[in-house]
Amino acid sequence: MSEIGDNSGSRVPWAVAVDVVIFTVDGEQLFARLLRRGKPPFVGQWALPGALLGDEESPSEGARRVLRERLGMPGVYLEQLYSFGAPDRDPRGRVVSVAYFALIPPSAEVGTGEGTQQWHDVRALPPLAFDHDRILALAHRRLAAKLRYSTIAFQLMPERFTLSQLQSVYETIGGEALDKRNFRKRIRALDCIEPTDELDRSGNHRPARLYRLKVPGEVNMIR
Amino acid sequence: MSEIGDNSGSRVPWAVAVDVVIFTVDGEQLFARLLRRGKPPFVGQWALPGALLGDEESPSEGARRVLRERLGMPGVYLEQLYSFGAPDRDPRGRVVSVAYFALIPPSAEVGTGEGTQQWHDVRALPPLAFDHDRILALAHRRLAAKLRYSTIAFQLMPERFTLSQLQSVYETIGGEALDKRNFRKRIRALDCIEPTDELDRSGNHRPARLYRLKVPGEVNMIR
DNA sequence: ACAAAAGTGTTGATTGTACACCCATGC
DNA sequence: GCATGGGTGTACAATCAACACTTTTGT
Repeated sequence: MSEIGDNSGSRVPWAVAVDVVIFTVDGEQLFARLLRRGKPPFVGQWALPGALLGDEESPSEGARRVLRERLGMPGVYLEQLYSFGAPDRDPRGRVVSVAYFALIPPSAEVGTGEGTQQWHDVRALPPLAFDHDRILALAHRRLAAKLRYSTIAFQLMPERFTLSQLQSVYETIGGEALDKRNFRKRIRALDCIEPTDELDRSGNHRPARLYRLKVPGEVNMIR
Repeated sequence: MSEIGDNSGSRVPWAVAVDVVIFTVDGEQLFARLLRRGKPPFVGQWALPGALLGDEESPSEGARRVLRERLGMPGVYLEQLYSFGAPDRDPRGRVVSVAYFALIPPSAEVGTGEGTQQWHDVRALPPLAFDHDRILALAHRRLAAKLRYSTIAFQLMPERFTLSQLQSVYETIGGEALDKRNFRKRIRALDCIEPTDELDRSGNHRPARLYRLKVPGEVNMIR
């Protein structure tokens, strides 16, 4: 029967980390934010932004801190993904990582991290440090799955957006083309966006109506 | 920029635990396995079975160990649920817990743990130690949600079962009555069970056909 | 006038839901 | 023969999927 006393025999220093998969969509591409490592191990390799948890910090607070420190954007959509704790996942010692994923809108101007951070197209990722490739792949699967039964995609939109932009986000993440009329019918049925009186007049064609969320920040489960 | 070196300032001893919500269904009730605590804190209160992770143990291995040590049943359905790490969740120190949930079939004869363990109807739970009430509530929600889009319910069935028993499991977890004919149609469409040539002859009525899983242990996502 | 994307409804297929009676057994 | 749960099909409603043309702008 294990109790907390039993672990006093542990001579391994334990640490708990958070790693955050930060997604954004731009053009027809889904991007994840990666950080080039400056210290061993995995020097020079790309990794997810992360941090060790502070003594008085919950995992979600740690993830928010990563968003604040790395992007200057604490107030975005954030969701716990999965925890990774294989004994050999960090060569420096025993680190259990609670992984999160975050969604940020495309227009957001984001801190550069002195050029050590970059957006990477998730279809062409470099090799990643630690088990971060598995974490990112899981986040990608979860994001694609949640498109089908939640309104999470709106978290990737700017404040005002056209229905074509929204459809493009769905198509980019889901990886398949959607029918324009059926898509608009579906979105209308969700009843969570409303037209503004503004139009998007970029492009050599008929201007597009701009919409906005009725309740910013809300994510609904469908059905 | 937090790196692993930064945490060397931590004067708090960290530990990582697993807690396992173990469900079974019997009769018309959903039960969770609880353990009466013999040591402080929360002496005498009920808690989820759990353990601190060993130095060479992954979280899932730790959860399997809990199943083996507490129930003598390592080979059941097990899924990571969520991680809980509020700084004050354990009064003894900093413990981050990776929660799992497990499903066991009803006929399974399970170790008693010297009478300190008991099945509890989830609709009438005692107060639980730590944040275990939140963990259990989340596990319950997740289980109910997964009924709708996976074949996870079969993990709660004995090797041979009748369609009425299966329907009763769905009704018990989902909390609502289902139409018998529509239920059978749905299950047949899943194409993952097959009739045996045996009948269940208990009860003063027409015997019921016994079915079994086509691929034992497999859990499919629907759609 | 032409190119380019915006915008808009209808039809048929599929899926889900409601619903009632006969069957085989034990007592 | 009666009580008990086992077992089966059909009709309607709702949802989903396929599909083409007109509109408005910039050049």
